[in-house]
Amino acid sequence: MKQMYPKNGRVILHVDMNSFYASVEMAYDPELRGKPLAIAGNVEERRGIIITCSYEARAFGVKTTMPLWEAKRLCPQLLIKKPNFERYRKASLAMFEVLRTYTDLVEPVSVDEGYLDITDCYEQGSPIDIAKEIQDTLQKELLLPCSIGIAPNKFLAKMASDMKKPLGITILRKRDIKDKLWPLPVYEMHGVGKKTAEKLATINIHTIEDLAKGNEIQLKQLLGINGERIKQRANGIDQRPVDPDAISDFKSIGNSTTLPHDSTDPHEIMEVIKKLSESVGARIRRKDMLTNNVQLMIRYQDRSTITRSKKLENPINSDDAIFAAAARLLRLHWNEEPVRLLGVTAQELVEKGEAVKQLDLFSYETDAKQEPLLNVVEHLKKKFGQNIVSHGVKNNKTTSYRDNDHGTSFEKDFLADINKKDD
DNA sequence: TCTGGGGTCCTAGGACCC
DNA sequence: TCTGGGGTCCTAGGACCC
Repeated sequence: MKQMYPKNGRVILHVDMNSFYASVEMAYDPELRGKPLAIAGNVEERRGIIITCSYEARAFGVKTTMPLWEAKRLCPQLLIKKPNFERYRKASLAMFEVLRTYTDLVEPVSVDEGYLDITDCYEQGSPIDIAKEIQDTLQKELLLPCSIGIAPNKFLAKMASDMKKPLGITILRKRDIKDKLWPLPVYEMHGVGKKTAEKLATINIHTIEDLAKGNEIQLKQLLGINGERIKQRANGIDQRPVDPDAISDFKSIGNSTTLPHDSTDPHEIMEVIKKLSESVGARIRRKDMLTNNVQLMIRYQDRSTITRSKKLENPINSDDAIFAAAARLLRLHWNEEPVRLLGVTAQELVEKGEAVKQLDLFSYETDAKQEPLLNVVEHLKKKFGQNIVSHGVKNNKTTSYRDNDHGTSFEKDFLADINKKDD
């Protein structure tokens, strides 16, 4: 049954940490406090950019994604630190612990922001009291400043937390939409980026109010399903629940890196892909997962980027198998132009337990202990002949196998097939 | 001296099946 | 011999967010 909400609706908070990485560094090192500080990647190399910066740095015009050299030009006394992700992860955990003391309905969105559904927390105080207390606690106990939005849904809460930074608390009720939300340019809306704003401009939509009153059919034609969605949002409608588990079901895990210099050296490129494969492998193994699809990303000198992926016959998680898949994609698709960036991503992740459940269906007659699936091809060869070269698993019971005579795959009901041949 | 690295969701076309 | 319409899977790319 659908959850019922009180007549006056839900109360959602969006907690957004202010310049999170920089604030964490300041919390660790008092020397940094009150100074223009930037966190930047690739500090010693040519491609360093600003990842985050303190408000003191922002006063000089320093901004996220700005090249380091430009930031230094704007603010010569800028302090620069390399990111310490382990430190940020710990601070993030501590922050979410604080949030969970109010309710279990906490949905982390990223390391530094999350939603809370405090509809049922009225005994702990008014929404604004709770927001103030959260803000004070994070500031006093962790030395981390945040902004909080209070609203009847996630979209409005997110927009609200953006309205006062740093250390703001903003309430955005339905009745405030007209005055507080509608005057904003449409590109300030969460979910509307540069491209969408450009498209909207072609039908004379410039503010959130224009969008809220826009022609539905026209919007759908221009932007597909997203057109309908952003119009709803502009009108303050958003039914998405706060889902504490949303972040735990990963869809993909990947690593990428910009090379120190553009390269055409196959050995050098393969070495990088090997390193990336190893780090991706380690990450999925740590989560007890396997991948069914490996993607290789290549960015060339001119920043044009291609992605090439391959669905695998069997789920894998070893460094070697991931590397083999990524290396194959490179061999097939690299055009030998100088490479600027390489990325390896594991897609279609499954939990090991789930994968094993699928494998069990097929391992009944094999003697495999560790990776029963690898023996299924052998098993098939015995049953159907030596031409079988590979197979796949689907829906727990259907599989395809590929045979050398035809070079194509035939989908069969695998178990039915086995049983037939067994007769 | 331009522009990192981690993700999610959506779209669209072709292959293939019924 | 010419042929529809519905559906799924796979692949590639685009838009967006932090």
